[in-house]
Amino acid sequence: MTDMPATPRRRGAARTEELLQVTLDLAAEVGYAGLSIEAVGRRAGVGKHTIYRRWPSLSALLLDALSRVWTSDLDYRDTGDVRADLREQFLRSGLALSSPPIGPVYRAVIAEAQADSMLRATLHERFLATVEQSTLDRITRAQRTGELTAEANLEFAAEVLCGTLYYRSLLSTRPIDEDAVDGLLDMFMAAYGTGN
Amino acid sequence: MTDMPATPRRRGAARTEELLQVTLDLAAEVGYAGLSIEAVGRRAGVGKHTIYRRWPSLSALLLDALSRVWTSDLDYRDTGDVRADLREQFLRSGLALSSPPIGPVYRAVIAEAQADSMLRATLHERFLATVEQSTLDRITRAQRTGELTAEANLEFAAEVLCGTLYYRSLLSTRPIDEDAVDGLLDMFMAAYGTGN
DNA sequence: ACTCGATCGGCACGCTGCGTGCCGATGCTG
DNA sequence: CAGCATCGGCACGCAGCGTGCCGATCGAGT
Repeated sequence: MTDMPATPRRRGAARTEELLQVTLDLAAEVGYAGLSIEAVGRRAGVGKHTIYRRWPSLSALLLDALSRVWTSDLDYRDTGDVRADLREQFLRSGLALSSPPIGPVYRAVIAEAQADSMLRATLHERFLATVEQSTLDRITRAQRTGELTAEANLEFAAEVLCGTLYYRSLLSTRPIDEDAVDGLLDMFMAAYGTGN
Repeated sequence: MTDMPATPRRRGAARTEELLQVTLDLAAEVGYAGLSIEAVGRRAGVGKHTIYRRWPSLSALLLDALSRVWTSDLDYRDTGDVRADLREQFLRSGLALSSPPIGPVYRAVIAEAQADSMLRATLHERFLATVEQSTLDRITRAQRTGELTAEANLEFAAEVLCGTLYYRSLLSTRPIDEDAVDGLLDMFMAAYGTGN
């Protein structure tokens, strides 16, 4: 009579990994509303301590879960055509932001962040600023190659580009479709493009 | 022995008014974290039914409270200089968005909206789209007077302008200061200004 | 191989807020 | 001044939070 559990219990670092995955699965299935420490624990068959030992709060867990799936695809291609590269990346990011599991987890973090300015700073630092920086890098290269005017203040431009996408996907009810991206890029290129 | 209450009880419409004010006061004092139906009821010396009879949820109450203080100052001036008019309005809105009671209430609504797509639609319709429309009206006039190029797609432009402000004040940790507004307007005018 | 300590799952607690139901009082309307 | 909608107060069951304690389980060091 083997009442060995199918999988042996408790593993330290491996548990951490598993909990992050369970969080993402939960987010994909039930969305933000169903995300709670209790729900993650229940789903993973885990005591709440096992979660609290690793993360001080639900927000911290969500941030780590987000890192797991958001780190890739951050970098822009560089085909030499800055407009095309931005377009491709914006459409890709827009899709990711509106699909599970990234969409629900992002929404959850943003909701929590509204009540917690520390979390807001962390969110900005670990995600938003990183995305802006990656955009800034790409358009700075374009400025060097003469695709963009030398006078352009690219730091603000990167913020405007990314901010508009976040605004549309998280606060507005409109999708990030080709029209939206093209409209945004029309304005950006009209402002700072050299026509090369 | 007059145990008359200082103020006579219960008044129907006047209670509604009072509850909205209490909500704003609470938001200004304790921020989003302290906003709950119970807290508003406690503060107003009111049973929860009195609130639930008027609003189906905390979000609905918050939206109405927001209307009370956000309706004014929505319209742009029209001095004939579109850049100056936008600049003034953006700085005013930016200040309002980051101060009590509007800031905390706005944050609270946005947090709730992340878990409720219906609320997100209502938020967008009653506030975000209204602000965008008002911006669109102003820049459309500027296009007619020749301050902006005829080819500009102003609908997207209005979204980019407003979206950037919301992004900065609600998701970023940066303030909406003169530099930010000037950077945004630099890009907008570089794209669509005629130099008139 | 065996011991010992860290980690584990499970259960319980008190606290807060939600949304609803019921009560007796209060005050406006007719 | 009578009748009734509205009111404040209290209670309920439910859920999640963050913490404390228990005995089981695993794995590191000998």
